[in-house]
Amino acid sequence: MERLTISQVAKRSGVNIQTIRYYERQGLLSAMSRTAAAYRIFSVESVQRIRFIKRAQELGFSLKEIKELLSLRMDTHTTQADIRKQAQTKIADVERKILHLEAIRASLLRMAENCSGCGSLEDCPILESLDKEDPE
Amino acid sequence: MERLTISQVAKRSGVNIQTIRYYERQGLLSAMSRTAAAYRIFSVESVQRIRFIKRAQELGFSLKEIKELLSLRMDTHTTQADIRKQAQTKIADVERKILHLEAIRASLLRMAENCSGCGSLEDCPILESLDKEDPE
DNA sequence: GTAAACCCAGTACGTAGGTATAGAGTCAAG
DNA sequence: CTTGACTCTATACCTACGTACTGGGTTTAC
Repeated sequence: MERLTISQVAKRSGVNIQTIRYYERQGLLSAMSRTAAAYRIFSVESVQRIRFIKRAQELGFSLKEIKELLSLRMDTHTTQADIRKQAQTKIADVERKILHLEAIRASLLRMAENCSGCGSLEDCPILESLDKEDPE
Repeated sequence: MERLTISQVAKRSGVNIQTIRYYERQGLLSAMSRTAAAYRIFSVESVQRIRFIKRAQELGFSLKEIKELLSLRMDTHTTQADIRKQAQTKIADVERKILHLEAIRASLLRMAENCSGCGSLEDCPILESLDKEDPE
């Protein structure tokens, strides 16, 4: 079994040493053991685990959610359906954010369309919209 | 000219007193003057200004951008075209975020589709995807 | 045997947008 | 004249995700 120091894990996984210690504090990762001088010893699985964390982050999962995902993975009672449920929750989450941004985009477009680019600032339809009670 | 205390402004604009002071520190707002005891005195325009800030925030502008917008508004050299440009920059910004979220959504959907909900966790296509080099 | 390179824990700093608290001063009513 | 409501500044705290620094101990290479 290959034993890695923290800097070896950092290099292999492409993250900062401090980040590894941070993940450990957050309960996302743990060292296999410690040397007499309290140096962390990691297994190669830790590298894989950090990559998992990074990829889940790219898909919009927070560290808290990733921790949940990782403990689901470790739990022998977890089924594929449980994992899929997490993914579907995240999909719904992302879709809500998209809808929100699309509403914002529509408001901004409406405002920009009304603006000729000419005329005084007192008549600027964009600033007027922002002054109004309801910008929607 | 109506003179308002900070708590009156807070009540009328619906924000916290601390928030008003925070906006002042950030240069988004300023009191008309101060009493001998250094109490802030605001004009009713401040209430309108806070509402402007809040509505611009709802449209995705950061406080920094709103500050920029407010100083554009005060600048006699600013044209409607300048304001429209800010709006268009924000539209592009929002559209970039939407595209990003849509890519995430597509990845998650692809992963969830491959998951029957049955089978052991070792074969879970979602976890496998997250283990793989490239989740896209 | 010593200097470089590594490791540790704890803490501070950074963003963004606030909220809360402490300790002090002020103002109005009874 | 005192009580309660208000204000002030300064500082700390919060989330989320790290990054950097301090001051110390350890290991490795020459």
